Amino acid sequence: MVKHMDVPEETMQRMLAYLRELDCLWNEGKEKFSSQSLAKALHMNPAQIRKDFSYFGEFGTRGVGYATKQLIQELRAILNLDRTWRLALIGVGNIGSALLRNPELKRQGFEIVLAFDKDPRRIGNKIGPLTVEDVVNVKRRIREEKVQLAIIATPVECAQETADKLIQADIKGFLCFAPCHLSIPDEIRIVPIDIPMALGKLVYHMEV
Amino acid sequence: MVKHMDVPEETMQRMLAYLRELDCLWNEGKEKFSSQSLAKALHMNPAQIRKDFSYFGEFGTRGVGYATKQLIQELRAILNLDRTWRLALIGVGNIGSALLRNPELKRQGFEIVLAFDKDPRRIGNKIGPLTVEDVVNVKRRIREEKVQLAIIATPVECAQETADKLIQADIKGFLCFAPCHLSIPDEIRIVPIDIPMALGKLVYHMEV
DNA sequence: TCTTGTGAAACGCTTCACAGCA
DNA sequence: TGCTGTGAAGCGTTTCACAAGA
Repeated sequence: MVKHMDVPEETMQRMLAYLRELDCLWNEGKEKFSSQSLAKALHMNPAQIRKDFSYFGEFGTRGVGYATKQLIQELRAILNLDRTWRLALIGVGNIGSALLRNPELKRQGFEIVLAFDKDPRRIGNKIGPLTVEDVVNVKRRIREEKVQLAIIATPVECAQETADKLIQADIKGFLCFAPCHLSIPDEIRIVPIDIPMALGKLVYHMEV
Repeated sequence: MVKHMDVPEETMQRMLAYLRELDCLWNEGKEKFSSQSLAKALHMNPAQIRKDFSYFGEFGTRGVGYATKQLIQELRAILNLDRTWRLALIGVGNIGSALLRNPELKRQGFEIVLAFDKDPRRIGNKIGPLTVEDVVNVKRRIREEKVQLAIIATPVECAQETADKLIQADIKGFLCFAPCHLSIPDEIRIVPIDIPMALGKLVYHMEV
C-alpha cells in the first residue's frame, strides 16, 4: 500500500472526512456505497473521491461500488487509526479538563494517559482515572509512559516553553490549543486548533 | 478597499495568522516589520506575504517595510475584526462550558450572549454572567438578542437538528464542534472544529 | 541600497472524459 | 448498462524575478 509520499495533504484530510461519514453510513446499515452517493452526502465531486482513493490502491468494484465495512478498515489502516494512541495533556484549565472528560476521544482511539499543570492548586486533583501531575516532571513521566503525542492546552504565555519541554521529551507531534505561532523543528508535527482564528474565518464572510 | 471577490480562501486564513503575529510583535514593542522578517517568524516565503497583502491594497513603503500598528488596523478592518460579535452557544457540556469560561474570546471581540441546553439539569444554571436557557426558545431569543452567529457544542446526535433550528432563527454562520458532517444551505457558512479529526491529521504523519 | 508590489512562470490540485470491467 | 480507476486538461495558488520607489 502506498503511503505518504506524493499524497496531497488535502487528500489525507478528506480521507478522514470519508472515514467519519462511512462510520455513519455503516451505523445506518448501508453496506455499500458509490463515489456518487458519498459525494452527494458530502457535497462534493465524485471524481475527487475516486482520485483520493486511487492514491492508496483500488478498493472498489467497477459497475458496483465499494463495500462500506471493507473501506472503513482500509481507511483506518491508511490513516494509522487502527490502533490506540496514548497522549499527554499539558494544561488542565477549561479546555484541558473538557478534553479529559470527553469520552469521544477514547472511542476514536485517543487515550489521554498523562495530565500536567503548573498550578499547585490543580496538581494532585483527580479527573476521571487520572491524577494531575506537576509539569516539572513532564520529561521523565512521558518517557516512562512511552507517550509519543501531546496536547498543549496551556495559556499562550506558556505554550512555547511547554512545546520546548515536550520536544526534549521526544514527543513527535502535538495538538495545540494556544492561539499563537510556535517555533519548532521541521521534523516535529504540530496541528493547531485556534478557536479565535476559527471565529475569524466565520466573520470574514459575514456582510456587516 | 477590495474585499472577498477573487481573494483565495488560503489568503484570508493567512491574513488571520499575520494579524495574530503582528499583535505579538506590537506587544514586544516592534513598531515596524518587513515581509522578510514576518516570513522568517512564521516560517514562510516573503513573496507570499506581499502577494496576500496586495489583494487588499498597498500598505507598505518601498525600501522601508510596514508600520506594525497601522497594519494591525488595516487587517482588523479587512477581516471584520474591528467590532464585537455577539454569539449564541448551544450545548453547555464540557466544551460549551469551557468556551463560556474562556476570557480570550471576549478579548478577541467574540462575546457569547446566549447559552442554551436541552438537559433540564443544566437549564437555569448560571455560568459567569449568563444563565443557561432552554433550547426550545432558541429561535425567539436569538431574534430578540439580534445574534448572527452561533457555536454548536452539542453531542453529534443533536447537531443536525440544532443547525436546522439555528437556520430557522436566521443565524448566518456557525462554528461546530460536533465531529460530523452537517447538511446546510449554501448561503450559510460553517466552520468545523473537529478534535478527533485534528488528532487524525497528527497521527497520519507518525511512523508507527 | 533596500524593500515593496506585481506580471509571468512554475507548480500542484481538481475536474473531465473515457477506457476497463463487472 | 453502471461505476471504477486514471491520464490529461483545466484551473487556481505559490514562487520567481524585477521594475519602481524610498
